[in-house]
Amino acid sequence: MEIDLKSSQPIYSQIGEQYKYMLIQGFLKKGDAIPSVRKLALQLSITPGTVAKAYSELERQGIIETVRGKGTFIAGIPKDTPDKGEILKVKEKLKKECMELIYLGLGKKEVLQIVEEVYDSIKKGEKAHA
Amino acid sequence: MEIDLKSSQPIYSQIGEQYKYMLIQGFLKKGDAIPSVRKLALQLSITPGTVAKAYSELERQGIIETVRGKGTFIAGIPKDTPDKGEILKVKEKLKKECMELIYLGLGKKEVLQIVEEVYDSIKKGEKAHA
Amino acid sequence: MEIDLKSSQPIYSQIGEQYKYMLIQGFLKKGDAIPSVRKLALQLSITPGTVAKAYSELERQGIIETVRGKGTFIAGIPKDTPDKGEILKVKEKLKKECMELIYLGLGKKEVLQIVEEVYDSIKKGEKAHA
Amino acid sequence: MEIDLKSSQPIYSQIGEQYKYMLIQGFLKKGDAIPSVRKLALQLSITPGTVAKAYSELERQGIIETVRGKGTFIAGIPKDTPDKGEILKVKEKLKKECMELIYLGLGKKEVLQIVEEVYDSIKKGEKAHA
DNA sequence: GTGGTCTAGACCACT
DNA sequence: GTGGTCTAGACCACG
Repeated sequence: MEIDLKSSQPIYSQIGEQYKYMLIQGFLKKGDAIPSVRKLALQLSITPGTVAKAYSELERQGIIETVRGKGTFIAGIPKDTPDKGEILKVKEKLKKECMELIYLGLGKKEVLQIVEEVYDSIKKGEKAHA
Repeated sequence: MEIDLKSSQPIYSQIGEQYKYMLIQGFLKKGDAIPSVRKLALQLSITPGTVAKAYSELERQGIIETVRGKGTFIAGIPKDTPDKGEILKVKEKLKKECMELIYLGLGKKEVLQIVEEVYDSIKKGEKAHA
Repeated sequence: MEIDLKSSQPIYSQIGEQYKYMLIQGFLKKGDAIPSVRKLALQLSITPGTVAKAYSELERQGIIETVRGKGTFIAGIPKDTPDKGEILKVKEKLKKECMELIYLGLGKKEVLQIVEEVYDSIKKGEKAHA
Repeated sequence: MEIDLKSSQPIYSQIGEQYKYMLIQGFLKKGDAIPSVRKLALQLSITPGTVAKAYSELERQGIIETVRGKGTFIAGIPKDTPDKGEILKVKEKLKKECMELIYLGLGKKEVLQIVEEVYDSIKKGEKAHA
């Protein structure tokens, strides 16, 4: 796992994103153990508190589960409800990114092509691990 | 202009975005005057410092120009050649939104369709004013 | 506000509960400002971090809203969806308390009477402030 | 006996609760033998230390008795006179659940009805075994 | 060993 | 002034 200390994005949020990424790519699957708070903190050279914050956030989201005294485990992708509210929020963010691209002089075709590239880059590693 | 005080996005950044939006939609064009710092601050019920920060940011990006004693004016869309570095940054952000959508259980077609919807929703108002 | 440092219940959780209590009692209502993180920390003689944790938890629950640089405000009781899942969770907890009471030798009437007492004690202060 | 490793409630406490439940339901009565520490640990796939902790806790409460060389037995429900201090503790917990329910938009009648449901669900199985 | 909580400080961006 | 994040330590309950 790699984090960017210089990024404006909080470290704990970067950690959460990395785990989500590994999940949808198939590197991790339900039941897998993830490093303990202290181990990951050591590995990333950050304080355990920051890792703990990341983990508790992921647990709140139902992505991981902690077993007291044992460790932390992947709980799986909670795809129960394709939440429309959540999709709306993402749409709002996408709107800003699209505006940015339009602003940079790109047309519809180019925008869609870029999104396709991005999508494929995410799914790229999936087949090898699913 | 409307801003959301509760949003996690800084107010000064919201202001900048609104101007960019009005620009690509054709509501504003090169040479148009925009409200003074104090006027806009009054109108939005925020402190002038915040508006000043937004304006100086926009000026730094070459989007507006201040003429001492005259006011502030739109300088136009600066870049004609799509900046590859900028596009890369946007791609990174898009990656996160896409992951979010995949995580919500959406496939490639659905993701692309959503982006198309978003794109069209931006361009919808444009023709009437361009 | 009073907290019990000796309680096994985390301080941040006690703070959250106190605010919920003040909300349903009518002592606080939508839009009211609540003390800043530092002020409350000073008042309770605890570290700001603990108050911050309590506040961020409350914000996640939609009970308060923070306005950057301004402070934190009550967002109101989110009674949009009387969530059945939530009610089920509470039922599970109630079951344990009821078992405890049965174990202490109480019958149905007595249990219901106790719950009624408790309910009334909560609602007691409400009329004066609603 | 079933325990939930992921629950935030300690395992040893879950075990104690299960025995209390079986007691008030009539599944177990004074003099009945209960599994040895090692057997129960094996059956639940947990470490014997945890079961030992649960048993010593139950013994402290006068609910079970260990006879050296013979095994462990139910000592019966110890208290015939409702302990007022204990009831007060439970009331505090009930207060929290009630607040939760009020917060979810429920009124007095609904709260009492829920408690009645819960009470009946506990007593339901009792008659068949008492 | 594990995670959860708390302290006491610091720096930062925003208003 | 505000809240958000992070560090570097500590103690605790649990298994």
